[in-house]
Amino acid sequence: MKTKISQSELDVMDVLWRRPGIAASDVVRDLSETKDWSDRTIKTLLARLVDKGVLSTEKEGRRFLYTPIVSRDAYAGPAARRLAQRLFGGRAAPIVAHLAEGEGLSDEDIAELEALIESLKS
Amino acid sequence: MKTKISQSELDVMDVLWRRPGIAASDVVRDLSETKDWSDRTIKTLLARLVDKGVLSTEKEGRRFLYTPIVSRDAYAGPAARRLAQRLFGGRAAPIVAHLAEGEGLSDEDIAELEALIESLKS
DNA sequence: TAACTATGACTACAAGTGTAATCTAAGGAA
DNA sequence: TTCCTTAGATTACACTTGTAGTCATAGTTA
Repeated sequence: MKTKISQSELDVMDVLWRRPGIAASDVVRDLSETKDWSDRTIKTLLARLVDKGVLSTEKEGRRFLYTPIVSRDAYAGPAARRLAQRLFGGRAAPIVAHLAEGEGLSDEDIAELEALIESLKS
Repeated sequence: MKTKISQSELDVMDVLWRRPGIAASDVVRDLSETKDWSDRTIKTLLARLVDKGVLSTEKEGRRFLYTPIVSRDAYAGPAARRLAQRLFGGRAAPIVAHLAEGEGLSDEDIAELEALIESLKS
């Protein structure tokens, strides 16, 4: 699965990963909170994602409902690994160190990490 | 520092972060191990990186020696944060979980992480 | 029913990227 | 000195990405 999802497209995917099966207008509404994009722009991004085969559509009356075919995890895993590989030779610690800089991690996140490390040691 | 470094360019930067101050032909030799790129391609990438202001050049006789101006850490920090933000809402644990999948982390890396977590708790 | 609006389809267009080829000048070989 | 090689400079070109505009159509409203 060599599908490239661009930065902007990823913002759209993010919405649909959180709320699968919504219509274009809902995506537009959702993204208007954070992005200053025209609705056309978002329609274009949706079309490209369908084109790339990472979104499926289901017709509901006059409009389409969009649902991710590629799960967030399926995409995120390789993406995280690629980044780690390119930037730090695959090591995880430097990444966490960077994320931790300047109050970067919540107590909850730290606790979660601790539990994860514990389980990795066995 | 909003400098965008593309994927391919990052492969070139990786070489120069590991061996700063080498000539184009050395970069070509180094990259030929892993990439099937023409030397022209690599020259182009070097020129673009100089253009973007992330590489400095020093003339040595007929050729140039290339050295990163932007350090690996300076670039990697924001890049890691951006990825974490987009894919996991800024949380670090899921990233580590992904990297850990399938023997992804060395014992040394895990130990390093553990020490890091320990220091974060205080 | 005639105009209005929301949707999707198609088109646009400049900047960035991947991936080179060609041109030019300076040094080395014959 | 003349040609070959090597390194950088300039140019190329298709594809991707960011960011829309325009067109056609099916409901919606007056």
